[in-house]
Amino acid sequence: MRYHRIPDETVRRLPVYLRGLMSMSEEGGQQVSSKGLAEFLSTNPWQIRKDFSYFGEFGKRGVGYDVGKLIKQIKKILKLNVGRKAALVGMGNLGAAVLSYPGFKTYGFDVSAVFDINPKKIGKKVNKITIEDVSKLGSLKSRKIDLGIITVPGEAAQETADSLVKAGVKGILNFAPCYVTVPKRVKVITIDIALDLARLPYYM
Amino acid sequence: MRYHRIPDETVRRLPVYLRGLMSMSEEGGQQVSSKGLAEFLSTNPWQIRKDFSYFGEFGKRGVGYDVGKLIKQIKKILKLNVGRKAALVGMGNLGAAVLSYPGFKTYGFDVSAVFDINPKKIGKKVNKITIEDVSKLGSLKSRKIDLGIITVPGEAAQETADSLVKAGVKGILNFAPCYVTVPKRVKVITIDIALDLARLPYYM
DNA sequence: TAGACTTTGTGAATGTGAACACAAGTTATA
DNA sequence: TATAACTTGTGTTCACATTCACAAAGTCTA
Repeated sequence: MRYHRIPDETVRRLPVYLRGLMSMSEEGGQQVSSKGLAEFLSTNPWQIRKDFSYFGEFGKRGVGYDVGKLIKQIKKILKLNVGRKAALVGMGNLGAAVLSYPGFKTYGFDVSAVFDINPKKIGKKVNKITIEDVSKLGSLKSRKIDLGIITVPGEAAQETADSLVKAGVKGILNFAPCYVTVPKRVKVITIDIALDLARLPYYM
Repeated sequence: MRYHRIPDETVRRLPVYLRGLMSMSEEGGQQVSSKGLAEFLSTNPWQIRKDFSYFGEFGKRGVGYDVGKLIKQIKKILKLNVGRKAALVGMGNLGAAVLSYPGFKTYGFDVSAVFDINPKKIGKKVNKITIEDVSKLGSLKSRKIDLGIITVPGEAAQETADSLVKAGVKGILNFAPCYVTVPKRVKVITIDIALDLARLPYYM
């Protein structure tokens, strides 16, 4: 590996490649060329080769890439090869939808705790997980949960983020439509439908 | 306006500015400088000024921008100033969450029809809207609905997209975790949590 | 083995967007 | 009115990302 810095754009594309490769693998594909993968993902071969080249030499000239090996490599790069526990905060409509999302398991995440502030919900079970009082967030550290998922209303998002940070999480997936500020050591990814939505008419 | 091409990145940022400005407006702000807005959104002033400059001169030197006027301008650029009707297909957990999302109204979208394939759900009401059979999608054109929202499982996404295109929609918001291919005249925006999710551990 | 054919990996060229610096316009103050 | 203090709009510079083109390496066939 002779490169020092990995372009952000490359990191952003790796999950796309990973998804495509996993889909190919399910369909029985074992070998793939950059051209084949590019067609599958409607992108271009040189982009794929360049991206992979930042991490080492994964392919075999004249042959292509081994699908299974490539999946493993990308998972390793993205640090998806170790399981992680996640806690979801806010068990409303959105929380329910996120909880039933199969993608978490796919990437090695295990949503193993659910919190809410509403006393009527606390104690009930969803997907075999008992809803806990949001005031008990402090217990996360001892339970080795290092990822937080925020599905509370926008007004409560910052407060929730603060509690999660205090409880020692290293990453936050924020579904509330607002910015949250956290210490630099914590990575936040905000998923805001509105931002994509608002762009749609421009292109329509 | 002396520019010919608007950078994609600028278009992507406009909704961010819009959200920030609307939030400021709610809090009573009437005037804002590029510096003020930049701090509020944790970005930088020159980026904001450059972005705005692609569309004309919105500000007043020495003073700043009029918040209300700017909101109107951005809405106009993004074509959010006209109401649009949308149809949601797939009334599961995800569909329910999306339907209860307040952002649609904020941007002038009115989800006025809901479809599902499950006979048990058809005829029932959600948010005062009667769930219709997915085979009735053809009626969209006569009902002046030109936006489709896909919240069906991945396997059914392409099929649903095809039906929506046939029914004459001009834009599709796709929440299914897969690519859908449509004619060039139709704009699809896919929102895939997994892609963001998979990137999180890399930065954690 | 020789030669045609594939496919990777990567330096170089090209393109695009971000950052900067400053002229030009506006306001405030004395 | 003169001057200092701000703030916008934009030409220029710089950094980063994409695309291209091709050498190097592997495969296949006769």
